[in-house]
Amino acid sequence: MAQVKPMRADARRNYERLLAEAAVAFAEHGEGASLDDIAKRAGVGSGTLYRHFPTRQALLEAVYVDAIEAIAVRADGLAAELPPGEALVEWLNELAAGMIQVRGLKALLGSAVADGSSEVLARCGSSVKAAAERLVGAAQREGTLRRDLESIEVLRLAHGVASASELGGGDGAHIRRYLSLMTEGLRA
Amino acid sequence: MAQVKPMRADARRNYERLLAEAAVAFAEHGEGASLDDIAKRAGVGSGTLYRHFPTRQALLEAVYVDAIEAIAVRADGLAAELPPGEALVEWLNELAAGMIQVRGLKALLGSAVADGSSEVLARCGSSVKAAAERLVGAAQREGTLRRDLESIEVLRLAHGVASASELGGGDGAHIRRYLSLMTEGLRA
DNA sequence: AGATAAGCGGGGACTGTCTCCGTTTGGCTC
DNA sequence: GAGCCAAACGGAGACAGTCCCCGCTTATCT
Repeated sequence: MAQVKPMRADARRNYERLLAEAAVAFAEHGEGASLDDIAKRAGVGSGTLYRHFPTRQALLEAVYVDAIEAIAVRADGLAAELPPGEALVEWLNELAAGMIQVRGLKALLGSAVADGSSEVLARCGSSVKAAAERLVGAAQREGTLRRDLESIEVLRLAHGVASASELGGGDGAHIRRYLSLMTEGLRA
Repeated sequence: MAQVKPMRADARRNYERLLAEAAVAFAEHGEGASLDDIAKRAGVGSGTLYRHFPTRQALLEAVYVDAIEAIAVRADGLAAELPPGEALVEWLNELAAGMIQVRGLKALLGSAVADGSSEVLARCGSSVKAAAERLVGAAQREGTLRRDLESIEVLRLAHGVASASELGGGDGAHIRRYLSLMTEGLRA
């Protein structure tokens, strides 16, 4: 999984600077932030940016991979301290909240969960899917979740809940409400 | 509601041409279609386009106002031929399907239902809200819908269902599924 | 027909994307 | 260390889109 060939020192340095500046820029101006501007702020030419990250999507992915992995890991933490049904709901709540708070994450997670996506995204999308699978399976075994639900459906619905919540005020104030409306339909 | 001052004949002609070409262009290239290109196709200068429609949003609204009004009207048709609960579900289904099929409509309806929106949009957003209000009220009186639901919440959830459905295949194949998962939670 | 203001249109400034290619530099080998 | 060379850099510039400005045209009224 490591680089086949180790990066040259300057390349690595630029890569890291770009990533750092991109994180700032995306947080500040949303996912539409100017790429040339990110390059400038990182003190490199735009050619360098486009060599490391051929598309905006690629850069977005690189910036948020960590956040996505963290979400997947969080699932196990919740599974350990709560009964399965509650753990699932709580996880979905945090998932949706993350999608709203961190601009760009929603679109990214969307494409990670959708069909055709990039290699790196597919992989960390898999972590999320696997996490969802575990929580869903546990809740179903416990008997608090409909048996006919696929974990991918639950993820898509979480995305939907985030979309719905976004419509009423930018903050995620309504997430729990919409999620509870949702789950009362999900419960077996 | 008519123009305070009747438009000059040429202005009206250009306005209509722009609207027609815009509808084609948005259907063809999505809501990001080039505005200058729309102007060119309509045989007018870009200045003319920007005078009639100061922003992309304004043009989008003008193009889809009719479609939105049609959705609102459809609610009464369904209410007349189906029991309240079914009418609501069917309407939400058509609403979500429309949002997915007609590119741009989802974002537009989203902002219509969200907080601050333009005057024209607010008005036809009101038609939709009023329609939702009637269907929701009827279903609640019938006893097939939770009493604590606000109609605006139902609309937002429909938006969420559309978002969720979009994630699995571009067509609206999954709408009914997600809607049924949703409604089984909504039913009293 | 002539007056007049509403409306037209497209040139051009500006912003952002992305590529190309001459120049620089890190990391070898001797 | 000196020298080599491929990897990596950088920024100029082509291109595409947005949007404004202002001199010109034309519908409408009298």
